[in-house]
Amino acid sequence: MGRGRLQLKRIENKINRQVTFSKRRAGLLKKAHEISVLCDAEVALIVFSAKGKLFEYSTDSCMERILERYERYSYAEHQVLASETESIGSWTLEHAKLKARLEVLHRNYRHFMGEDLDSLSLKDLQNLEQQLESALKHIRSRKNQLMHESISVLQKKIKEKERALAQQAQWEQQDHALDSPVVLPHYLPSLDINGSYQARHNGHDDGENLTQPRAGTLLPPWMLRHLS
Amino acid sequence: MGRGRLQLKRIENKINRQVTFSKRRAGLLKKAHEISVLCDAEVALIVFSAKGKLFEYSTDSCMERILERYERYSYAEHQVLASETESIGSWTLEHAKLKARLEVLHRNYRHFMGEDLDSLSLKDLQNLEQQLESALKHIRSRKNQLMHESISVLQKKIKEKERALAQQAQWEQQDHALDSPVVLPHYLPSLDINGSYQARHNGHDDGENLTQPRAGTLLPPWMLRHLS
DNA sequence: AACTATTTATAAGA
DNA sequence: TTCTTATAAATAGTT
Repeated sequence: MGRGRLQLKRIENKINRQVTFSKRRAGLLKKAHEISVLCDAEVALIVFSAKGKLFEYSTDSCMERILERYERYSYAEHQVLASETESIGSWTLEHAKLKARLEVLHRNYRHFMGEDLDSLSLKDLQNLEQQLESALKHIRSRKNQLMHESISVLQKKIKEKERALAQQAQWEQQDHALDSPVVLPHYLPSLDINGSYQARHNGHDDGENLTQPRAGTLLPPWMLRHLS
Repeated sequence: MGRGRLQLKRIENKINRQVTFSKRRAGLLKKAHEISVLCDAEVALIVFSAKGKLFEYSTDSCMERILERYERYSYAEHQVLASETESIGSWTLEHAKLKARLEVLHRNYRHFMGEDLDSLSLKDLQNLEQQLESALKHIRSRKNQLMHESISVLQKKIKEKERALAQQAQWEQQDHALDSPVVLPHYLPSLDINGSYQARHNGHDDGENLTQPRAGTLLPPWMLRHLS
């Protein structure tokens, strides 16, 4: 964009490079935010300038959560962990036990992700299937509960506003001796708990804006990534 | 861009949202690459679609390195914690790392079991749900494959027996001049390849007793003890 | 930092 | 999905 065709190679002029970096960085962050909002996607963007300065964007400003999710998603690569720690070897029995447990849990994890299923027998697979079905039930139930709760909260807020408005209307009526009844909104506006008002036009809102920071881990997430 | 002005809010039409996501994702990745090359910057971009699919770009395809750099960069913020653990010494540190990782995996495990859901946000729950659904698909597919295989094996066995019996019958016929044909079973016996197959008679087994880990789950009991 | 000529990105439609 | 096209946006070069 701009005058002149784009050549995809390093801009040699230092000043131009710096200026272009600023402009494009802004554009990139903006677009990251846009796709995040428009398409309900979760985005993490990290940019280091040539000079080593950091710029970042993340959906809901929750970088660590997204990076964690990323790590979870590409877990296979961390398989190295097992063998790596094994070679360190000679610590204590306690240590060895820890590693063993970790390995088992990790294999488990892969199975729960539907990966690495070749090592399982039919019976194992059936157990796993039932396990997951049961888990799904609980998860959906909890999800429902959360959504109902947030709906209640919203309804309560609306009621309050209705009352306030009715009160106000009454006063105005008394003041101006008006006769027309006050029409109150009966739809459900998307008010989020934290107060930022964003109109939502139908009921398909899945309530993603209610995400809250989740419970912290013993060690901070940024450390966990170094554990492999 | 395009026809009509951009409204920065979630696109409600599912099809449009999906299409826009595809296009913008491509654009975003392209721009990430461009700034990386043009301006000699280091970029890491992670995008999860609403459905949980992962897309990523990273300069020189070296995501882990950039994420590590990111963590190092944010190191200052965590300096307190870092020095804390550092002072303990490397042995204990290593140990702590293992424990932390174990803890994370275990929490994950619990979530996959549909337990301990209170710490999860709505969005987390939805991610989890999708993950499990996807896993279930893989598991069922693998199960089907196994069952088909075992059916083939059984059918082959039956065919062999047929042949053997037919042969024998022929001999006996020659010996005793009998005329009645040999009747062979054509039903499918409940045999598993590994021997422990148990027939399931319907699909209504909802496995409600699977809420807790029970014998036959993938996690050995000794581990559960240590993890609670 | 602003401006503007151009190139790009992309929303909508096919 | 993929292509086409009208238009909005981004941005390179300039001031």
